[in-house]
Amino acid sequence: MTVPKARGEGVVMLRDVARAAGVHLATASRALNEETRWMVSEATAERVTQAAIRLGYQPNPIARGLATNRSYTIGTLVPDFTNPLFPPIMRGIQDRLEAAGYTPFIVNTDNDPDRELLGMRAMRARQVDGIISATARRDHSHLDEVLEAGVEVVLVNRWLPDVPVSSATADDTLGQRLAVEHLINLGHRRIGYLSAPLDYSTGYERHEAFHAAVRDAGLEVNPDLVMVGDGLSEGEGTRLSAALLDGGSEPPTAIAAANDLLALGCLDALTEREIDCPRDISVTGFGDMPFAARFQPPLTTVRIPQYEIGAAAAALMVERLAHPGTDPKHVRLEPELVVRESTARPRDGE
Amino acid sequence: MTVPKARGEGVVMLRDVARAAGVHLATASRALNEETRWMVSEATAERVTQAAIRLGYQPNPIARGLATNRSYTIGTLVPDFTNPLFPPIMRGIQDRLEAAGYTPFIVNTDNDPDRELLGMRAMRARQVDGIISATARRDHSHLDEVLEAGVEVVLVNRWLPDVPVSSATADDTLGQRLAVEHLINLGHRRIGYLSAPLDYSTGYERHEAFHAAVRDAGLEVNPDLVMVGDGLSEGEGTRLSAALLDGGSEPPTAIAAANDLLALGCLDALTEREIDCPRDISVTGFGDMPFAARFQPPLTTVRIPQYEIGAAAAALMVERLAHPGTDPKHVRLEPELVVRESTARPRDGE
DNA sequence: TTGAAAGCGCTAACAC
DNA sequence: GTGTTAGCGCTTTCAA
Repeated sequence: MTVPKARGEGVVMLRDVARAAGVHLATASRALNEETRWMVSEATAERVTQAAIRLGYQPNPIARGLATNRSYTIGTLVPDFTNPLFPPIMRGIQDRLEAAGYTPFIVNTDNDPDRELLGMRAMRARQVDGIISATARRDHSHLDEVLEAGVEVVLVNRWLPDVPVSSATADDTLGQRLAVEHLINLGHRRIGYLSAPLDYSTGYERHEAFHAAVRDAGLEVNPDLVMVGDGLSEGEGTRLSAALLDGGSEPPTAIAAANDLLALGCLDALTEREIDCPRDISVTGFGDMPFAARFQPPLTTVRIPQYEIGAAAAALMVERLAHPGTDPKHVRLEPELVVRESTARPRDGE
Repeated sequence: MTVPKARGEGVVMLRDVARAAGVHLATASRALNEETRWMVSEATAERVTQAAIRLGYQPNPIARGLATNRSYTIGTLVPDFTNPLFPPIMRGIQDRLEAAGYTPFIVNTDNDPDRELLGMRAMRARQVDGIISATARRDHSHLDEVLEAGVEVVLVNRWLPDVPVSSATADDTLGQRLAVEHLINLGHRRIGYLSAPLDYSTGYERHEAFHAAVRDAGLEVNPDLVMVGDGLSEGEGTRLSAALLDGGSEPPTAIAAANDLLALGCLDALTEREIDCPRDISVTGFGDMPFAARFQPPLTTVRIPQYEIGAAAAALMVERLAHPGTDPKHVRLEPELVVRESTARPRDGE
């Protein structure tokens, strides 16, 4: 073990505050702690508080955590914070958590189930009080492990129907329906779909919603025009689009993507083939990532309230920590269609 | 205080490992700890290790931290992780730190000096072993406070000439020079500049580099064409560009921006005025943010190795923690000009 | 080489 | 109301 930082070098501890206020250490602790303040007389409480402020006392959460078996830390698992959809969510989480005295602990999982498991374990090792995860898959073995250990879990952006944990998500069904109906209203009849992995609740739900929306319009889904991806990158979008366009069947007049990045990749595939968007093929994204309005063409997409989703997830966590054992809640926030220039009426009208 | 999580419910502790291996708690501790393993006989060490693995022992870093006065946690201050330049840096930091057994603790400061100070304090309260900051301003009162407290600090992306802390940055001087020389080589003579706040080392350095590069080419800088911003947003870029374009003096044929976001804002200002980029005015950015190639027009900019900068900063931190008191080091990574379509020869050639 | 025992800074029964 | 006294799970002297 390397030399620990010099101890007590001017760092004021509870002991110092107690001494300054002329009370016992324990009394000082009670006076300073919101939830035990009532045990102490007004006067002493005030005296201790003043002393604490005067000395610039900063409680040591490590010691407190050891004593209370709580860390006031919330692990946050994010699949990839390089995906522009996530930073706003993280902001929401952080702001709301900090307001409640918790600190988030952000870990990137790279969308890799192994790293995810490692991340979860690392968090447990760090004694997090809860885990907010944006990485849930429909196969949730990791989650179960953590849940069994009694760690509070809240899902953000994703959700799992058969697991009793709270979640904050956008209404993906409505969102995807909005996009498809927009396309149908423009006159499109042959609509392709670029799906996110069905393993993600978001991917699954949007996929179902696409089918439902098409059918509800009295149309049929052509299975050759539906491609399911392995991930959510631009590259994946390009790959899927290539498969769709070069598949031999008559090309669609519009393509709905389950995610903006997929849509961006699709745009690339179209450009490569000199297919004009939106003249030849319309494209919709999902998410309304930052800068979506600046792409060529500006992307028609479904806006989801990212910051709010993060904040809601954090709120759920804080609530559950305060009242453990209550029933899980599912917050669903409403998405909104943002029409820009990647969609238009089909060329040979209807 | 709400009910702490049930204690010891099946959680294996050092005590259990010791018992299983038939040794004293202290011996088990020594056997499991890399740096004290030598004090223990081969055989016991092995026995303890096996027991630990068999029982699935996970040390409790909280307790360890309390005893060693170390947290194995590194605070990471980021001005705004919604700015697409930062996520890759954070990835670099996280990956490198984790490899060394540390965990980053990311906090967003919103570029607000007050939140910055709060963040620093929160980190100290959490007993971080060090702070990696991407928020340094040339006025660095906060930093001093932390430094005095003996916390290791490493600067990332920014640096401070007069403060003895290590840093990992891009060579901003070279980068900005690359962009300006590119413009000059295209034939531009009237070049405007959108500067980042001079309070940021990056802003200051690029600003100086712009002037030097123009002068070295035998040209003169027109002060009316240099605008210094208050921040790094698109809105700020639009505002500065408006001031520059509507300022009354003859407009430039090219504008160099100290940052991609500023450049994006500039593009908006041009569009509003129906000035074509690059036909009428060329624009360069700085940073090569993700998706920079997708904007209208694709942005000519200076690529900085973001991930590597983050990783380098983390490496510096790990090194300093292992060998405190060594001299600070400054790692400067080389940027690269990426020519895309926002720059062209000036219209009325030279 | 190992065991015993004293803390790290704080909270929480339990007395007074 | 406030003081006493045990710990929380681990590391680290000090002895043996």
